[in-house]
Amino acid sequence: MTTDGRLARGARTRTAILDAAVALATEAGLDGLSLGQLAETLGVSKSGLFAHWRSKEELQLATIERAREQWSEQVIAPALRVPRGIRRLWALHEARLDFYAAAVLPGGCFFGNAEFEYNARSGPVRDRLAEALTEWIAFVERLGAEAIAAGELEPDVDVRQLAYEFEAFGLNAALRSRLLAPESAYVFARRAVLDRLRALCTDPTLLPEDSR
Amino acid sequence: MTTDGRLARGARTRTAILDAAVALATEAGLDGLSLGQLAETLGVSKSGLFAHWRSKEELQLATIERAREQWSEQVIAPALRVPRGIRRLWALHEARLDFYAAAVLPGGCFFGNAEFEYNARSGPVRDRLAEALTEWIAFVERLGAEAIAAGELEPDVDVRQLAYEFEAFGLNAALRSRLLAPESAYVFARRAVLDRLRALCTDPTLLPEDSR
DNA sequence: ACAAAGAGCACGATCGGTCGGTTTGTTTGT
DNA sequence: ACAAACAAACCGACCGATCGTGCTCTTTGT
Repeated sequence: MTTDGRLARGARTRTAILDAAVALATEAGLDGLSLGQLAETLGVSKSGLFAHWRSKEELQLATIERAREQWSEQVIAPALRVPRGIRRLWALHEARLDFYAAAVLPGGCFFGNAEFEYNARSGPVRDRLAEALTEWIAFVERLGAEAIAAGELEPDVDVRQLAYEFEAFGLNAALRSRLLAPESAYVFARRAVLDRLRALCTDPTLLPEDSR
Repeated sequence: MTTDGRLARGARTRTAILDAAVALATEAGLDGLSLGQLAETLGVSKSGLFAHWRSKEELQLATIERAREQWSEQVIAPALRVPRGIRRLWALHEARLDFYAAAVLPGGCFFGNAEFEYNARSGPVRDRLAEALTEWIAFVERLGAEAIAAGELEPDVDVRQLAYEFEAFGLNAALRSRLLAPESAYVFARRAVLDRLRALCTDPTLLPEDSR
């Protein structure tokens, strides 16, 4: 740190900029993200941002990649530390809700917000978001297939349908976290997934109690 | 109509303006709605809009009310023509998906988009959106209670939880209608609700086949 | 004649983006 | 070892476009 409190030279890296961009875009939207506000937050001039990215669109794409990294570290990684099967599926959903509940990003879900924004549009940003969503669904689907292979999920379960339903619950929790009564969105999302897993699994003792 | 193709005087009513506002806001967002674009679409000068509403915020609130009217006419009313019980619940969900699929509003769901936009904000618009969402959830909950009273739904079903889950499926279908593979979002939403109703109802013959 | 609806224009603010110049850290030549 | 050379990082000022909004004047229906 320098004496004036600003970041020292070199510490003002692309990653630091993108972390701030993710936070701002989560609240204001990926398009509503203001380069002026972002620069001001970082204590950097607006034109300085254009030294790293040639246009706002390039910065948006880089912001998406950074948000994916955060998602991998804070949602996917904790779930992968749990043995594969039903419990990993549940851990993934729990990590997701915890990620939303964390006060770091009070605006809900970066990807949910961005996907809503770009649902009816076209261009590279929309394509990247659609690609990320498809990959995410496929990942959850794979965890479901692993649970079947482990004999913890009924073999006739449609894992793609299951992944879609989990996604719906997670998205709804992120979206309505502020609009519905506080926390109730998370409680409903927990119960919905837990009920669904309990109905489809071969050994209910692998799942936690429904106490919450 | 006048000879230049514009709307005749008096036909340029508040309702006509608000219908256009709903359509534009569904695509661009309630905040991204441009008064200039709206005026141009209607063949009206921008300042003419301020004869009806004193500010953009007032117009946004009026737009929300108009969207609620459309929702009542095109989603709620068709369901209420079906006898109360399981079939009405299913009819409501089908009418909702049909409403999304209609090409009139290709931008997805007006309310879903607006709720996403205002999830992390405050003010009268946010409050009105939250109120509308609460009322909607309560309405679906009431249909569930009616189905229990009619003996068509298991009496121990948590109708509030059920309403929440249906909302999650509907929202996800609206959001991802363009991002996921075409139509697949609707197919998943249909199956999810149908499976859920089939598991909880007392007489499965009341529900349609799972052929689709 | 009168009131409402609308047109036209101008305003301040903010947006993404550009340009020229300055600072800084690293590399290279000797 | 030391300074010249270079490229990346960064700043302040500025541009054109668009935004919401207020003002004045004209048109129109009753």
